[in-house]
Amino acid sequence: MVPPLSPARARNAAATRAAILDAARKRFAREGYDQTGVREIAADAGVDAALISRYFGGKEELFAEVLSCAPSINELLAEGREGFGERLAHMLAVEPMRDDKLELILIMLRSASSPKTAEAVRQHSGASFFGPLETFMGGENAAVRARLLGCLMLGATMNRMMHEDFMLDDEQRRELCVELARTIDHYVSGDVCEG
Amino acid sequence: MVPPLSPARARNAAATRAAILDAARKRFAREGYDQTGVREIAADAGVDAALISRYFGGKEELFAEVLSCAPSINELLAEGREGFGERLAHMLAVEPMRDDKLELILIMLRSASSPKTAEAVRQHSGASFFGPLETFMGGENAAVRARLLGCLMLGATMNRMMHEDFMLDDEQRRELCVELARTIDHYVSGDVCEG
DNA sequence: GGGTCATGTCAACAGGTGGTGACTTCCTAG
DNA sequence: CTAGGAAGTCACCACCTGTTGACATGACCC
Repeated sequence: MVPPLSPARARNAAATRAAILDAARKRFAREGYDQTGVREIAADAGVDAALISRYFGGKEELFAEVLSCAPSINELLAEGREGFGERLAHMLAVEPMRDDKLELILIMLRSASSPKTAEAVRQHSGASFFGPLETFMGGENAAVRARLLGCLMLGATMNRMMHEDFMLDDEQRRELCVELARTIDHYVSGDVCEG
Repeated sequence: MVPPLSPARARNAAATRAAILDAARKRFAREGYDQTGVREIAADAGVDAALISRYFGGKEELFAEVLSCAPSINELLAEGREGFGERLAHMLAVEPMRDDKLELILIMLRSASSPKTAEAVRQHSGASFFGPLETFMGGENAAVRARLLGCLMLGATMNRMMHEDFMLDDEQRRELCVELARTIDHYVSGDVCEG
């Protein structure tokens, strides 16, 4: 009489896999690898936990696949260099933290210390974070400047994970944003203050 | 005939507590809260795991006490402002990572995502990291500049946890160090490039 | 020397984890 | 219509973790 409980996805393996992947990505970004249980992921995806092992081989392989198809930071860089520092600084320091925009960074930060994921995070941070960043930078010493910007982004996000408001009032956070934007643009442009 | 196996600390409650605390601090800095088991801590300290619950109430309380008596970053700041940027940048970017010098930062970074420790880390990062940093900064906007420097320190350390060598060669790492030192000094002094 | 309490040891428990295999259900090809 | 296989469900296992209580042992005071 009642329709089957969740007929939204009726016996479609591809869709189920995608749903698991999607749920896992969000969970891993919000809670990190250790804090996320396969039963929670499965519940979010509306499937049975056993399917995770069946479809991906296990939690660890699922994480690796999440990293593989997680968005790189390209969309952050897509808007080009005009006002880049200000935009990025604003996102890092004053906009409410959004899981989706910082997803890759959050996944890396929250799972970097778990031995089972450390290696995957290490490799992926090179390929999907510093790599695109370096390309975006361009010019002389792009690699070095990409690391500098990377430090700032990771540090700001980490900081923000602990204190959403940086323990600052609005006015101070605006000042922080301004100076952050300056440093970012400085790194991107490759200028130096003196000489 | 054989002397008792580890007579180094013969039924001394205070010394045992201290040994546990010491072992826990190192473990938490190297592995983080989740990855550290009470049995490992106890083994390092040469005691039985049950004593952790007996002496501290539990793993969680042990972590809180570790934070309480962990070194603040004052010793990093103790050498004064002369050449501060260069010293700090060198430590962050080129010196081999030393657990002891960065202990507080590592504990915070590696345990920030564990729900049981997040609150303690949050509070302690304010009191023992940004607080001293702000005091050290001094002058106008000390709070804001302390956050900027904090971002750089946390980001660089996080980065380094993933890639000890920043994925850079020696020459590049020297350049990174130079620019890092410049930014640090810039934040500490409160100067701005233009205007 | 004997009693007493702090100190340390040990084994076991309860909770939670990821993983596995047998079973059911549904779709579809022939 | 039916056989077969894919998709999903369920119960269970083995493992690990922090914690607890009962027990042994040492030191110290009378």
